[in-house]
Amino acid sequence: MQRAAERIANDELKRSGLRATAPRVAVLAALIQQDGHSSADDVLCLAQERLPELNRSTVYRTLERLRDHRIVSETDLGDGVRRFEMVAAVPHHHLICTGCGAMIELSDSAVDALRREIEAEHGFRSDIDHLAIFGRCPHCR
Amino acid sequence: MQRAAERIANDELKRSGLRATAPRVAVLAALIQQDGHSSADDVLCLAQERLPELNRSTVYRTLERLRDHRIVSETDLGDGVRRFEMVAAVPHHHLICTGCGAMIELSDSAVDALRREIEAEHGFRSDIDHLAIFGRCPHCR
DNA sequence: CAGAATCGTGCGAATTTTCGCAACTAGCCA
DNA sequence: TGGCTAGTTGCGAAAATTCGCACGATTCTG
Repeated sequence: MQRAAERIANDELKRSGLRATAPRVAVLAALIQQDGHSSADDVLCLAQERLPELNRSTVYRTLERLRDHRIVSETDLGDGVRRFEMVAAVPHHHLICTGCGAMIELSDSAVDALRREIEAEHGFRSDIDHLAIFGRCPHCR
Repeated sequence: MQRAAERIANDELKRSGLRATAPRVAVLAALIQQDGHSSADDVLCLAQERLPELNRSTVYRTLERLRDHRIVSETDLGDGVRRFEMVAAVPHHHLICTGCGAMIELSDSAVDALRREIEAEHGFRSDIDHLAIFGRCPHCR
């Protein structure tokens, strides 16, 4: 299982023109295995099982790098801890209710309209992979 | 000048049903005076001129509270420090180029379409006061 | 008004995130 | 090969942010 994740991680790194060093493979493989919203600490713990000398700073630096290359997305779900996950083939977003904490999934199509308008108006190509929008759900209003 | 800011801060707090304690007034007044993207530390320094015993934790807690009440907005401009500012009468947003760091102002109208679509589709009322969207500007592509 | 419950604060510690530096590696070019 | 350059990492310290606690202030209730 780790083996498969590591192979995928390796391919993904090379595909993006990044050096596939051991720490990077470990970080990305951990992210793939955890397959959800992982905190930096989650990633560190799992990756250290394979690479014990892996340093916390390296995890942060790698996550930042992977984010810049759009391999992973970073989201603040409002609980004071940043979360990371693989960028999905089909991007999705979250509506988060500040009343009850409910998380509603939002498809990308609505966001895509915004993306296109920004491109048309400013020639700016936005990277909106994983938006967290706060507000109030129907129940809590 | 501080006086005016303090009075406005006071009114704003009461209007939102919050207790207008000295620390809160000081924090909000500082935010009003600085009138831009302030870091927590900026706020602390200015507010301490009026209220020297003001504690850092209190600043964070107050900013969080003010954010929840939509009096201030919190934005991560990507430089590793969170920024706070008064919610503008006319909300605005930023496009931030990950290539050259340029910040382009984005009017709210584009975002408002998204806001409306989310409300129509999910009955969810989103609080999108101040969005920071990362991507590449025309120059950097 | 007294007592109880809640709220807000300062303080210090813990946690999360960033930074600077020195060592090591990989690729490149003469 | 040998050295130059840029990239990467571990390490420890610094900075940013959150948390728990105890105390005082405010509000609530009867």
